[in-house]
Amino acid sequence: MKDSMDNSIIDKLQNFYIQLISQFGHCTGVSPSRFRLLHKLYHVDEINQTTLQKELQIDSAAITRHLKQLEGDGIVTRRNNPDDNRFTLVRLTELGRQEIVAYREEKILFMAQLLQGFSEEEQKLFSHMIERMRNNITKGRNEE
Amino acid sequence: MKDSMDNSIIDKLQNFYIQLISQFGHCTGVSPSRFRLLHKLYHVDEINQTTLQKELQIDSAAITRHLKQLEGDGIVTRRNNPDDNRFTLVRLTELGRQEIVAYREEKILFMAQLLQGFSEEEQKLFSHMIERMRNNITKGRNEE
DNA sequence: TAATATTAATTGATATATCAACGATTGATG
DNA sequence: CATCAATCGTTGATATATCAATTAATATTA
Repeated sequence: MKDSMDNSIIDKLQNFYIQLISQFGHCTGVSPSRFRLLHKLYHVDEINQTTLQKELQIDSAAITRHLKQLEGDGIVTRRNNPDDNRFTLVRLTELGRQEIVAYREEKILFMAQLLQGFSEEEQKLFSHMIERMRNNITKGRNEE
Repeated sequence: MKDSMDNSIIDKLQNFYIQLISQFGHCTGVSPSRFRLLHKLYHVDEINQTTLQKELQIDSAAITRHLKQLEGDGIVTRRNNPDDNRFTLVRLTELGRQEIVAYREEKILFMAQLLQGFSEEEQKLFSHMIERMRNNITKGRNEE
């Protein structure tokens, strides 16, 4: 039982990611899930919850609860799709967009720190590697 | 407000990691935290909880609860350090080691899939990049 | 030695995530 | 048209994570 695969890439990734999330979360004061949710909303005009769920891989119950809370805080609005009342369409309010701009500034600072010493090519290479791995493990499933 | 940094490395990393954890978790049937905990225990003979907490960056309350449960399942044993009764020394049982061997086999399979098409050099490069990023964000803090 | 401070582990309160079950709406089929 | 199936969102039960407060043991210091 030799340690040929210990401190493997998965282990390193996990340790790294935990660190990253912990630091980044403290920067922005927002949990990773919520950050991803807001980030997604920032990039679409209006979107229904199931699409959010699928793209973010967050449980639909969690989606509902996040959005309820965000709606209460005035960050998003929700309305039914008039063409199909099953769908709930979500969009950021102006306030919501403003908040996110602040987060994004934090994020830029954080990324600058994270990527210190990385050339453009290295960054591209890294992104590409992540992409390849993601393809490897999502292979054989329907793409989003 | 241009999208110069959208779909940034952080976003990609998050999306990728969520995927990875989801798939990997389904493979082994163990949560990421618990997996990391067991993995650590596998590599040390005996360790106290605070050290675990610091190295894994898991809350000490979570450590306690995990270990209680694992103890109940016969995966670990706990005893007080005779030299200092504040410390609780944890170690895997034989059963625990056997279980982990099974997880490790799942992990090997999963990693093979994850790293399909990656040469040795690419894997090393990727690890190194992660390491560099980790250093970038842990800079100025006491190392573990 | 007695009083105080520090450290490890635990517990309680709370927040957030997941799974399963449910209700409401729409689509499909006889 | 009526029934059945499928889809979206919500809720409840439960598991797990975090923070703050607590307890027990040890170290420090007057």
